[in-house]
Amino acid sequence: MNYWLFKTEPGCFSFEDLKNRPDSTEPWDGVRNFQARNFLRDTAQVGDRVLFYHSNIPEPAVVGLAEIARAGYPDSTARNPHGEHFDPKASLENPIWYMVDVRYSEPLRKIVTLERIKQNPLLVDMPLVKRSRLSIQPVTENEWRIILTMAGVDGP
DNA sequence: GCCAACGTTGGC
DNA sequence: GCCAACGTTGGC
Repeated sequence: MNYWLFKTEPGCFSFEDLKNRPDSTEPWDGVRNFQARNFLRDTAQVGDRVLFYHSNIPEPAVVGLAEIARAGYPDSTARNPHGEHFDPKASLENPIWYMVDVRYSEPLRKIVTLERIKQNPLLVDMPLVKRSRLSIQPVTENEWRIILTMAGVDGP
């Protein structure tokens, strides 16, 4: 069981969008960073918990909870030459890029803004604070608990 | 819209 | 295998 933070631009795909999926799951595709890819391919497991984070907006924040519904599998968008995530080097034998499925879990009573995260001395080691560009980030159990407390959610 | 951070690419 | 150039991310 692992904890994660997944970043998305809400104008592209938001927590509400995930909630409104008919089965509440969505392939998390288009990740094109090797470190993030490795997390998706090698570590993410069904049942892992996910902090859903909205980036690139005036008030970036963790806005909800999700979970991994399917572990890493080849990202087929890499082989679609008409899509924006096309990678000519990807093939069936060597997919290069991977995705997972995420499932909507629950909203937060109160969103946890990046500003509040930065102000909390217990959270300064989060990649979000130090390496903000990584789009798939591991979260420790302790960080998970702290953020859920800040969000007004009971228990991990 | 600016720009710092930083990951990736490609020439050598 | 180094490193400069380049492209992208994302906070502000």
